[in-house]
Amino acid sequence: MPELPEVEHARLCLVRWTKGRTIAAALVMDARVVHGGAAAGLPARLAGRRITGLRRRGKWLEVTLDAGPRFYSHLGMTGKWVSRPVDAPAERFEKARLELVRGKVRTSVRYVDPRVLGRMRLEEAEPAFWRKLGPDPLHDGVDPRALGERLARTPRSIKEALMDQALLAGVGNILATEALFAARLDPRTRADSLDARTVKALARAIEATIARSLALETGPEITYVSEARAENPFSVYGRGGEPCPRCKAPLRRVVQGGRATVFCATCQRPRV
DNA sequence: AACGGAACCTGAAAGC
DNA sequence: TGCTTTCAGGTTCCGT
Repeated sequence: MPELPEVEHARLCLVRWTKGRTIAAALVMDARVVHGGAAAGLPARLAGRRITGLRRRGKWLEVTLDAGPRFYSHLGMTGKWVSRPVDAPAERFEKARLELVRGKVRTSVRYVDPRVLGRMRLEEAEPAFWRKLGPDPLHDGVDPRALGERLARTPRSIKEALMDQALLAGVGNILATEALFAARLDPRTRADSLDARTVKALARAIEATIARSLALETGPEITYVSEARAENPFSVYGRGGEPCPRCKAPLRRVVQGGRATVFCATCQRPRV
């Protein structure tokens, strides 16, 4: 589900819901959401810890604690955190829960994940998966020179390269698809064939697409395109067969690296 | 090292 | 109506 904009929205929600509060109790209803064999020990290791803040790198969240282990959360495809009154009934697909306390006020944040592709991890030191993430486009911006250098080293398609979390952290299928449309760049173009001018246009398109997606994330919770009542807000993602919003030619759908790509074969070209 | 493909999971929507 | 197939915004592992 979530890519950088949704995860950033989740981070901002979690800051409001959890920062400065103490974990009175942690519950794991489905051990599969806790990776690294830490499910059984998670409640004891988190109980009593105070949440000092929330960091995000790409699609990963770190719930920073006053002491003890490092606590990471990845939302996978369908994971989300929600805030509920302590006595509210369990959510459908609820997999884990943090009961929080500050003074006399008790609250509850719950991790919901139907497909269980998301994960939490407890780590003693900064883990390799976090260190290996590339620059975060929102936090660090997209530097065209650095991006160009990385792209020049891979013969993959530009679409597949953009989704490589070591190259840029947080770009997923939607962002890659939309940014390539915004840049008018054919997703099948080899990454190592792009000239500097094209890379620059692409870098700007990625930043603009993230800013636009972020602006859509206004509600008090995380929402996904696929959820009921949510209208597809994207230009081409999920619109295979529909007319291109720019030139009206029918949008094509192809599969790259096992993921669907929608693009306009008429106005998206091998170079910009 | 680098690639494609499958696995991990389950629900919703589309097809028959 | 109900059964089957397809698809889904992610990561990781496995074999070549």
